[in-house]
Amino acid sequence: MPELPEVENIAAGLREAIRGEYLERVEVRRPGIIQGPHRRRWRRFLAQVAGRRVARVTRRAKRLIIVTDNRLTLLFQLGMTGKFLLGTKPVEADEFAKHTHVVLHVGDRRLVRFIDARRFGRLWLLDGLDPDEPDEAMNAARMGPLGPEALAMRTDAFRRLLQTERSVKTLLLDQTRIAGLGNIYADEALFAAGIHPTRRCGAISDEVGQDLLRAIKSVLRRAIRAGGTTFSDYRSPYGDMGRFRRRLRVYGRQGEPCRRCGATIEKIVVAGRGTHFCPTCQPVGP
DNA sequence: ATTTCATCCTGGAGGC
DNA sequence: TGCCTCCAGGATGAAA
Repeated sequence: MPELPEVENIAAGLREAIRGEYLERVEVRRPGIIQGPHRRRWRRFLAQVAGRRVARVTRRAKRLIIVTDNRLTLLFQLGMTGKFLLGTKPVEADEFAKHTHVVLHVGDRRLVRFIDARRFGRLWLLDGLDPDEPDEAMNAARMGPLGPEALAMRTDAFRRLLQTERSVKTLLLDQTRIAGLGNIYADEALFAAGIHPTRRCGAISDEVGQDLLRAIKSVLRRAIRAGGTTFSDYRSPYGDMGRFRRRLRVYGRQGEPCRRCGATIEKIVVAGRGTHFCPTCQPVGP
């Protein structure tokens, strides 16, 4: 599932590949994924995009943002299985054809394909987006409000976030409070900080809370450096798998021994999500 | 206001 | 082998 490190990696790959290039045409094969104020006028919007250069490729939370030189924006939410693939072959030539919902036709006959088997992904068409302050345009388009970027979260702000009785895992997945974590990195960060996922936020001491914030940033940075985590679907725009999977300590390891203490990793449901933890390294109590 | 829960969607896994 | 059921989960909007 594309979380912050995967989208960061996608943004870096696409930036390298298409920044400064002409977007000759944006082909939408499944208009149903289009959202935003231009939803009903998407053809007209994309006609304004055609022939412009890609000025910027960036990321906010788990959203990928492509801005043209006339300040029109394609904003992708990747959902569960959304990915981008660079190539030159015709779309129909491979097994992803039926799940290719958008194709960016770049100069030199190159293609950037947005592929999403499970179809939770969405494309927002926005105008007036300032790449340095993207939230304003997102709010204007009535997208859900986002909390601060996890990697930019300040210690005092995080301390205030923990003033609630929700379970800590629920908080970490709440994009309106802290943006970028998904199921994999929430579980990994809680393991690294030694906190049980059902722990009430308010029961976490300041000191342990700061450990948690450090763990969040550390696991995200290490995952970015490893090119993200490929559990099943994720690939970089060049088709590469993420290398962080073999570094996972708890996610997907239920029934296997903890790499720190040897206890058996357990899996429960928290906030409606599969949740993995070590019962010894992450005790329930204070 | 805050928090939980069903919903969307399809490929893959597991049961019989 | 084949058919059926269930599960994964990010974000959203309704419900509690």
